[in-house]
Amino acid sequence: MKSLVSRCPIEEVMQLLSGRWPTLLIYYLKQGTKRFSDLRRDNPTISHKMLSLELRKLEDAGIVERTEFQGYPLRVEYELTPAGHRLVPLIDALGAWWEATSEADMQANTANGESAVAKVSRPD
Amino acid sequence: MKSLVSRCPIEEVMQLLSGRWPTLLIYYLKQGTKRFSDLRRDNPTISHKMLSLELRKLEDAGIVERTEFQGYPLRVEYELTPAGHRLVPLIDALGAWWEATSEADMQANTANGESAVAKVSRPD
DNA sequence: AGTAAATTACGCACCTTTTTGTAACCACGA
DNA sequence: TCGTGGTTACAAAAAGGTGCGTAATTTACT
Repeated sequence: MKSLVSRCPIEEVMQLLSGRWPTLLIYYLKQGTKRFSDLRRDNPTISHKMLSLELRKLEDAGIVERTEFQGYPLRVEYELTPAGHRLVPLIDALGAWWEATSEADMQANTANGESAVAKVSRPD
Repeated sequence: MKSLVSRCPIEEVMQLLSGRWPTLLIYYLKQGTKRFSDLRRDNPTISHKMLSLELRKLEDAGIVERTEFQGYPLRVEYELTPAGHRLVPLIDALGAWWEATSEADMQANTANGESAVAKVSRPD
Protein backbone atom coordinates (compact mmCIF):
# COMPACT_ATOMS: atom_id res chain seq x y z
CA MET A 1 0.00 0.00 0.00
CA LYS A 2 3.01 2.27 -0.18
CA SER A 3 5.68 1.88 -2.83
CA LEU A 4 3.43 0.51 -5.53
CA VAL A 5 2.51 3.72 -7.26
CA SER A 6 -0.04 2.55 -9.76
CA ARG A 7 -0.59 -0.69 -11.58
CA CYS A 8 -3.48 -2.52 -13.12
CA PRO A 9 -6.66 -1.81 -11.11
CA ILE A 10 -7.36 -5.53 -10.85
CA GLU A 11 -4.06 -6.09 -9.12
CA GLU A 12 -4.96 -3.36 -6.70
CA VAL A 13 -8.42 -4.66 -5.81
CA MET A 14 -7.06 -8.12 -5.36
CA GLN A 15 -4.43 -6.79 -3.04
CA LEU A 16 -7.20 -5.26 -1.00
CA LEU A 17 -9.51 -8.25 -1.01
CA SER A 18 -6.98 -11.06 -0.83
CA GLY A 19 -6.99 -13.18 2.25
CA ARG A 20 -9.66 -14.72 4.42
CA TRP A 21 -10.90 -11.65 6.20
CA PRO A 22 -11.73 -8.74 3.90
CA THR A 23 -14.71 -10.34 2.19
CA LEU A 24 -15.88 -11.88 5.43
CA LEU A 25 -15.85 -8.54 7.17
CA ILE A 26 -17.67 -6.92 4.30
CA TYR A 27 -20.23 -9.68 4.51
CA TYR A 28 -20.93 -8.94 8.15
CA LEU A 29 -20.78 -5.19 7.73
CA LYS A 30 -23.37 -5.21 4.99
CA GLN A 31 -25.83 -6.17 7.71
CA GLY A 32 -25.32 -2.74 9.21
CA THR A 33 -23.18 -0.90 11.68
CA LYS A 34 -20.98 -3.08 13.82
CA ARG A 35 -18.66 -2.52 16.72
CA PHE A 36 -15.22 -4.05 17.06
CA SER A 37 -16.45 -6.59 19.57
CA ASP A 38 -19.47 -7.42 17.40
CA LEU A 39 -17.18 -8.34 14.57
CA ARG A 40 -15.10 -10.49 16.85
CA ARG A 41 -18.22 -12.29 17.96
CA ASP A 42 -19.35 -12.71 14.36
CA ASN A 43 -16.07 -14.34 13.56
CA PRO A 44 -14.45 -15.82 16.64
CA THR A 45 -11.42 -17.19 14.79
CA ILE A 46 -9.95 -13.81 13.89
CA SER A 47 -7.47 -12.43 16.38
CA HIS A 48 -8.04 -8.91 17.60
CA LYS A 49 -4.79 -7.86 16.00
CA MET A 50 -5.87 -9.15 12.61
CA LEU A 51 -9.26 -7.56 13.02
CA SER A 52 -7.85 -4.13 13.69
CA LEU A 53 -5.30 -4.52 10.90
CA GLU A 54 -7.91 -5.58 8.38
CA LEU A 55 -10.38 -2.92 9.44
CA ARG A 56 -7.73 -0.28 9.02
CA LYS A 57 -6.92 -1.60 5.57
CA LEU A 58 -10.56 -1.40 4.55
CA GLU A 59 -10.84 2.02 6.07
CA ASP A 60 -7.80 3.27 4.19
CA ALA A 61 -9.27 1.90 0.99
CA GLY A 62 -12.40 3.91 1.62
CA ILE A 63 -14.83 1.04 1.83
CA VAL A 64 -15.35 1.10 5.60
CA GLU A 65 -15.99 4.10 7.75
CA ARG A 66 -14.87 4.22 11.32
CA THR A 67 -16.60 6.38 13.89
CA GLU A 68 -15.23 6.86 17.34
CA PHE A 69 -17.52 7.75 20.22
CA GLN A 70 -15.74 9.28 23.13
CA GLY A 71 -16.66 7.77 26.47
CA TYR A 72 -15.68 5.44 29.20
CA PRO A 73 -15.45 2.09 27.66
CA LEU A 74 -14.42 3.69 24.35
CA ARG A 75 -16.88 2.84 21.62
CA VAL A 76 -16.07 2.55 17.93
CA GLU A 77 -18.45 1.74 15.13
CA TYR A 78 -17.73 0.45 11.66
CA GLU A 79 -19.96 0.55 8.64
CA LEU A 80 -19.68 0.25 4.90
CA THR A 81 -19.29 3.42 2.88
CA PRO A 82 -21.36 3.82 -0.29
CA ALA A 83 -18.38 2.50 -2.23
CA GLY A 84 -18.32 -0.48 0.09
CA HIS A 85 -21.98 -1.15 -0.53
CA ARG A 86 -21.38 -0.97 -4.27
CA LEU A 87 -18.74 -3.65 -3.88
CA VAL A 88 -21.07 -6.12 -2.20
CA PRO A 89 -22.95 -7.33 -5.30
CA LEU A 90 -19.66 -7.88 -7.12
CA ILE A 91 -18.43 -10.15 -4.37
CA ASP A 92 -21.77 -11.93 -4.31
CA ALA A 93 -21.43 -12.50 -8.04
CA LEU A 94 -18.11 -14.23 -7.47
CA GLY A 95 -19.74 -16.46 -4.89
CA ALA A 96 -22.55 -17.28 -7.28
CA TRP A 97 -20.05 -18.04 -10.03
CA TRP A 98 -18.24 -20.42 -7.74
CA GLU A 99 -21.40 -22.21 -6.75
CA ALA A 100 -22.49 -22.58 -10.36
CA THR A 101 -19.05 -23.84 -11.35
CA SER A 102 -18.87 -26.36 -8.54
CA GLU A 103 -22.30 -27.69 -9.32
CA ALA A 104 -21.44 -28.02 -12.99
CA ASP A 105 -18.32 -29.94 -12.05
CA MET A 106 -20.30 -32.28 -9.88
CA GLN A 107 -22.81 -32.98 -12.60
CA ALA A 108 -20.10 -33.52 -15.20
CA ASN A 109 -18.32 -35.92 -12.90
CA THR A 110 -21.39 -37.95 -11.98
CA ALA A 111 -22.85 -37.92 -15.48
CA ASN A 112 -20.03 -39.71 -17.27
CA GLY A 113 -17.01 -41.51 -15.90
CA GLU A 114 -14.38 -39.57 -17.77
CA SER A 115 -15.12 -35.94 -17.24
CA ALA A 116 -14.77 -33.51 -20.09
CA VAL A 117 -12.52 -31.43 -17.90
CA ALA A 118 -9.71 -33.92 -17.40
CA LYS A 119 -8.17 -34.57 -20.78
CA VAL A 120 -4.49 -35.07 -20.27
CA SER A 121 -4.59 -34.83 -16.53
CA ARG A 122 -1.29 -35.67 -14.91
CA PRO A 123 -0.74 -39.13 -13.37
CA ASP A 124 -0.73 -38.10 -9.69
CA MET B 1 -7.44 -26.78 0.17
CA LYS B 2 -8.03 -29.96 2.12
CA SER B 3 -9.62 -30.03 5.54
CA LEU B 4 -12.14 -27.27 4.91
CA VAL B 5 -15.05 -29.36 3.76
CA SER B 6 -17.51 -26.70 2.72
CA ARG B 7 -18.00 -23.11 3.75
CA CYS B 8 -19.39 -19.99 2.28
CA PRO B 9 -18.78 -19.93 -1.49
CA ILE B 10 -17.31 -16.46 -1.23
CA GLU B 11 -14.61 -17.69 1.10
CA GLU B 12 -13.81 -20.42 -1.39
CA VAL B 13 -13.52 -18.15 -4.43
CA MET B 14 -11.38 -15.76 -2.49
CA GLN B 15 -9.13 -18.59 -1.47
CA LEU B 16 -8.73 -19.40 -5.14
CA LEU B 17 -8.22 -15.85 -6.37
CA SER B 18 -6.22 -14.44 -3.47
CA GLY B 19 -2.70 -13.37 -4.16
CA ARG B 20 -0.98 -11.55 -6.98
CA TRP B 21 -0.98 -14.25 -9.59
CA PRO B 22 -4.37 -15.88 -10.15
CA THR B 23 -6.10 -12.85 -11.64
CA LEU B 24 -3.01 -11.87 -13.59
CA LEU B 25 -2.76 -15.31 -15.13
CA ILE B 26 -6.44 -15.26 -15.99
CA TYR B 27 -5.91 -11.88 -17.58
CA TYR B 28 -3.21 -13.22 -19.87
CA LEU B 29 -5.00 -16.46 -20.57
CA LYS B 30 -8.13 -14.71 -21.74
CA GLN B 31 -6.06 -13.64 -24.74
CA GLY B 32 -5.95 -17.27 -25.82
CA THR B 33 -3.85 -20.39 -25.44
CA LYS B 34 -0.50 -19.88 -23.80
CA ARG B 35 2.49 -22.03 -23.05
CA PHE B 36 4.36 -22.10 -19.78
CA SER B 37 7.19 -20.04 -21.20
CA ASP B 38 4.76 -17.56 -22.75
CA LEU B 39 3.27 -16.90 -19.37
CA ARG B 40 6.69 -16.41 -17.87
CA ARG B 41 7.49 -13.91 -20.56
CA ASP B 42 4.18 -12.15 -20.02
CA ASN B 43 5.06 -11.81 -16.39
CA PRO B 44 8.79 -11.93 -15.83
CA THR B 45 8.58 -11.50 -12.07
CA ILE B 46 6.89 -14.81 -11.36
CA SER B 47 9.19 -17.69 -10.56
CA HIS B 48 8.73 -20.98 -12.36
CA LYS B 49 7.81 -22.58 -9.08
CA MET B 50 5.03 -20.10 -8.43
CA LEU B 51 3.82 -20.32 -12.00
CA SER B 52 3.47 -24.05 -11.95
CA LEU B 53 1.90 -23.96 -8.50
CA GLU B 54 -0.64 -21.34 -9.49
CA LEU B 55 -1.42 -22.97 -12.80
CA ARG B 56 -2.07 -26.23 -11.03
CA LYS B 57 -4.36 -24.49 -8.57
CA LEU B 58 -6.36 -22.94 -11.39
CA GLU B 59 -6.42 -26.26 -13.18
CA ASP B 60 -7.72 -28.05 -10.09
CA ALA B 61 -10.38 -25.40 -9.71
CA GLY B 62 -11.50 -26.13 -13.26
CA ILE B 63 -10.89 -22.71 -14.69
CA VAL B 64 -7.77 -23.55 -16.67
CA GLU B 65 -7.21 -26.52 -18.91
CA ARG B 66 -3.80 -28.01 -19.37
CA THR B 67 -2.86 -29.94 -22.49
CA GLU B 68 0.36 -31.85 -22.80
CA PHE B 69 1.90 -32.51 -26.19
CA GLN B 70 4.31 -35.39 -26.19
CA GLY B 71 7.63 -34.82 -27.87
CA TYR B 72 10.89 -33.20 -26.98
CA PRO B 73 11.23 -30.43 -25.84
CA LEU B 74 8.00 -31.29 -24.04
CA ARG B 75 5.26 -28.81 -24.84
CA VAL B 76 2.33 -27.86 -22.62
CA GLU B 77 -0.48 -25.47 -23.37
CA TYR B 78 -2.84 -23.69 -21.02
CA GLU B 79 -6.18 -22.08 -21.77
CA LEU B 80 -9.26 -20.94 -19.95
CA THR B 81 -12.16 -23.34 -19.64
CA PRO B 82 -15.68 -22.04 -20.28
CA ALA B 83 -16.02 -21.52 -16.53
CA GLY B 84 -12.82 -19.53 -16.61
CA HIS B 85 -14.14 -17.34 -19.37
CA ARG B 86 -17.31 -16.74 -17.38
CA LEU B 87 -15.16 -15.51 -14.51
CA VAL B 88 -13.38 -12.86 -16.56
CA PRO B 89 -16.16 -10.24 -16.60
CA LEU B 90 -16.58 -10.56 -12.85
CA ILE B 91 -12.93 -9.78 -12.29
CA ASP B 92 -13.13 -6.92 -14.74
CA ALA B 93 -16.07 -5.56 -12.76
CA LEU B 94 -13.94 -5.51 -9.64
CA GLY B 95 -11.27 -3.59 -11.51
CA ALA B 96 -13.85 -1.12 -12.78
CA TRP B 97 -15.23 -0.68 -9.27
CA TRP B 98 -11.77 0.08 -7.99
CA GLU B 99 -11.10 2.63 -10.68
CA ALA B 100 -14.41 4.35 -10.06
CA THR B 101 -13.79 4.35 -6.32
CA SER B 102 -10.29 5.75 -6.63
CA GLU B 103 -11.42 8.51 -8.96
CA ALA B 104 -14.25 9.45 -6.62
CA ASP B 105 -11.77 9.61 -3.76
CA MET B 106 -9.49 11.89 -5.76
CA GLN B 107 -12.31 14.22 -6.64
CA ALA B 108 -13.55 14.33 -3.06
CA ASN B 109 -10.06 15.10 -1.82
CA THR B 110 -9.33 17.82 -4.36
CA ALA B 111 -12.81 19.34 -4.21
CA ASN B 112 -12.80 20.37 -0.56
CA GLY B 113 -9.98 20.43 1.95
CA GLU B 114 -11.56 18.19 4.54
CA SER B 115 -12.73 15.13 2.68
CA ALA B 116 -16.10 13.62 3.47
CA VAL B 117 -14.40 10.27 3.90
CA ALA B 118 -12.10 11.15 6.76
CA LYS B 119 -14.32 12.05 9.66
CA VAL B 120 -12.59 10.82 12.78
CA SER B 121 -9.45 9.69 11.04
CA ARG B 122 -6.76 8.66 13.45
CA PRO B 123 -3.80 10.97 14.15
CA ASP B 124 -1.07 9.02 12.31
C1' DA C 1 31.61 -39.85 -35.31
C1' DG C 2 31.44 -38.36 -30.58
C1' DT C 3 30.71 -35.43 -27.05
C1' DA C 4 28.53 -31.39 -25.22
C1' DA C 5 25.02 -27.97 -24.77
C1' DA C 6 20.43 -26.26 -25.25
C1' DT C 7 15.68 -26.89 -25.07
C1' DT C 8 10.75 -27.25 -21.97
C1' DA C 9 8.06 -27.82 -18.09
C1' DC C 10 8.44 -28.93 -14.29
C1' DG C 11 9.80 -31.38 -8.98
C1' DC C 12 12.54 -30.94 -4.98
C1' DA C 13 15.40 -29.02 -1.26
C1' DC C 14 16.89 -25.14 1.02
C1' DC C 15 16.57 -20.50 2.51
C1' DT C 16 14.52 -15.80 3.04
C1' DT C 17 10.59 -12.84 3.51
C1' DT C 18 5.97 -11.88 4.73
C1' DT C 19 2.02 -12.77 7.21
C1' DT C 20 -0.38 -14.16 11.18
C1' DG C 21 -0.91 -15.61 16.03
C1' DT C 22 0.06 -14.94 21.18
C1' DA C 23 0.49 -12.42 24.91
C1' DA C 24 1.20 -8.47 27.41
C1' DC C 25 0.33 -3.70 27.95
C1' DC C 26 -2.18 1.05 27.80
C1' DA C 27 -5.93 4.34 28.73
C1' DC C 28 -10.25 5.43 30.90
C1' DG C 29 -14.04 5.18 34.19
C1' DA C 30 -17.89 2.26 36.56
C1' DT D 1 -10.90 -5.15 38.45
C1' DC D 2 -13.33 -5.44 34.52
C1' DG D 3 -14.41 -4.19 29.59
C1' DT D 4 -13.34 -1.33 25.45
C1' DG D 5 -10.44 -0.75 21.22
C1' DG D 6 -5.89 -0.68 20.27
C1' DT D 7 -0.59 -1.09 20.08
C1' DT D 8 3.72 -3.31 20.54
C1' DA D 9 7.26 -7.14 20.82
C1' DC D 10 8.23 -11.66 19.98
C1' DA D 11 7.27 -16.40 17.95
C1' DA D 12 5.33 -19.40 14.65
C1' DA D 13 3.74 -20.48 10.25
C1' DA D 14 2.97 -19.73 5.52
C1' DA D 15 4.35 -17.91 1.18
C1' DG D 16 7.73 -17.20 -2.08
C1' DG D 17 12.54 -17.30 -4.44
C1' DT D 18 16.91 -19.79 -6.02
C1' DG D 19 19.12 -23.16 -8.01
C1' DC D 20 19.79 -27.92 -9.31
C1' DG D 21 18.08 -32.26 -11.47
C1' DT D 22 15.18 -34.66 -15.17
C1' DA D 23 13.45 -36.17 -19.75
C1' DA D 24 14.66 -37.03 -25.15
C1' DT D 25 15.89 -34.93 -29.01
C1' DT D 26 18.28 -31.50 -32.04
C1' DT D 27 22.15 -28.53 -32.96
C1' DA D 28 27.01 -27.14 -32.19
C1' DC D 29 31.58 -27.99 -31.71
C1' DT D 30 35.91 -31.04 -32.23
